[in-house]
Amino acid sequence: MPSRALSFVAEPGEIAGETSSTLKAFGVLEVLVRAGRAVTLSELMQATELPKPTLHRTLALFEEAGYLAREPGGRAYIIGERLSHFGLDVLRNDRAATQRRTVLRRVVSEIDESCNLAVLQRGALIYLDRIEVEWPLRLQIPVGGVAIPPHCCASGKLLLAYRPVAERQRLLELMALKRFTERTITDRQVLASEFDRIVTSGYAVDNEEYVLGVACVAVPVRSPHGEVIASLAVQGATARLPLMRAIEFVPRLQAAAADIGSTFG
Amino acid sequence: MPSRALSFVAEPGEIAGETSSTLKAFGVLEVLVRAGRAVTLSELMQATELPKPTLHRTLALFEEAGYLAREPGGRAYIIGERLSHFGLDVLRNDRAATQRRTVLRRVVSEIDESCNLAVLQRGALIYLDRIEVEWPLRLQIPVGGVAIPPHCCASGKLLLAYRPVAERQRLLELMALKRFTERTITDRQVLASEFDRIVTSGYAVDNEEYVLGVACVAVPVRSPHGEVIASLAVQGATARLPLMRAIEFVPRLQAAAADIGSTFG
DNA sequence: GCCATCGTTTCCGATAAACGGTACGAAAAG
DNA sequence: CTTTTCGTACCGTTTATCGGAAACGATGGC
Repeated sequence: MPSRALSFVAEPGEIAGETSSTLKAFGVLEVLVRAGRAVTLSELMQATELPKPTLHRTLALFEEAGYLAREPGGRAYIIGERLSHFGLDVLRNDRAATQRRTVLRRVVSEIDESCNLAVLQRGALIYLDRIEVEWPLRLQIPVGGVAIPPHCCASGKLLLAYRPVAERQRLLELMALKRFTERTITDRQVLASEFDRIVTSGYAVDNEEYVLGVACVAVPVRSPHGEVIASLAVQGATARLPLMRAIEFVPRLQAAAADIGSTFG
Repeated sequence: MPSRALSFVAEPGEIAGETSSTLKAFGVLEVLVRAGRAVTLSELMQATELPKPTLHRTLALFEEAGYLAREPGGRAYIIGERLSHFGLDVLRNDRAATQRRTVLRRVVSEIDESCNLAVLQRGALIYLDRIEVEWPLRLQIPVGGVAIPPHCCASGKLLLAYRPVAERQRLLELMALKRFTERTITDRQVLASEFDRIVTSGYAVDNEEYVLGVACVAVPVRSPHGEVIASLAVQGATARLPLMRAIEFVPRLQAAAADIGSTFG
């Protein structure tokens, strides 16, 4: 076996040299999470330089607690539900989150419409933050949990559109495409070309596809490395915010998205 | 002082009752991260029920390592840069889980009942993913970790039934067939014939065998090699989802199970 | 069917880490 | 200024963690 180099190894002795068992365990999680795929025990042995029984005990502990899980039909470890939730809470509440919130507030005050910042987690659209303008007519969405099916809102379509083509295609085949209004896109062909249009134009729109009378425009938020990790969107009642007017906000949204993107990483 | 209620407390004994120091420490982080603001030592004492010196040591450890930091000009703890980075990596990593979750979401939206994906690990049933529909009456299952005894739920019985006969037999003899309701199967003979019926029919049911008023139907998820690696199940209160109605969902569950299975390999 | 690799589990003594009552200085409240 | 609350430090005790070695089972390649 050619002993393929692992891309997610830690510094030599960085984890094994740690005196505290808790920090050692956390180091294991960091390595696993950086990997970006299911990781086996022996890979983690290489990457962390920890002895086999220690590693096995640590992983079993996290698995038992729900932070980690196993790839079905295999032995490799993947991120569990509890760790996913934890990661999301971190992003919502870390110091950079307050910077993002400041930027978001600024955009809202500039354009005087509700804005939100969303990410795609496990194929679902989830809000990192949202700021509502004080209008009598507004969308009520519970803060926190799962928000809106991705195929019928600007943020969801945008975040899907910027995924690697193969993955995007696969997800498109598997998605539900439930209809909410007469304008909801329920045809996979149409949605596929919508994705192309989004990548070409650099923004996505929701023309009353989820709720009649509500329009959205979303632009990508890129990390310093250039990958699209979030979506910044403006959303409002068409009576006040017709789609054409919303699209005029795109440049300002893009400027704000650049500011927000710089807070990641 | 009116001892303002803390919104981010853990369940009583959830953290303090944990035997592993690592999991205790992780529980502290979870509480802190959920808080959404700088948190003081004494607030964490309330929220976690841990003794003061223990907490102080744990927090100092994380601060030293860069996972936590102090509020500028104060003593309260906030999320450190290293933890922020960790959170972002968790979010980035979800590629594997996305497709499964997308399919699961699709089933839930089609049949409008709660569904879950489970595997059998060391004879225990573990949920990989769950999506609950927004009904007032629903089952509360702790996130992650060991869930339900396999002998009294559809997924557990199904996954046992599809094991090689020798192993199935061995597990059957080892299991403690604890009774939960009057319908729980506690006789090994009966359970063995139940296994046969499951393999013959291709699906398993739970007719209020774990909780009165809750029924389940489960179908196998097969890898491209044909082995049963997971179980896809629908579950709901019998008032809304009588067993007969649940069984009608079997074909749709099987179609979704095929999609999920195709995501391996 | 054979062999190599990988994952899981056991044992156990030594070591070190976690524990938490107690106490003291610092800060805030009154 | 007094009093209370809070954060930090100490330290003897205890207990979990560590990890080498090795065996076993499962897996996959050939």
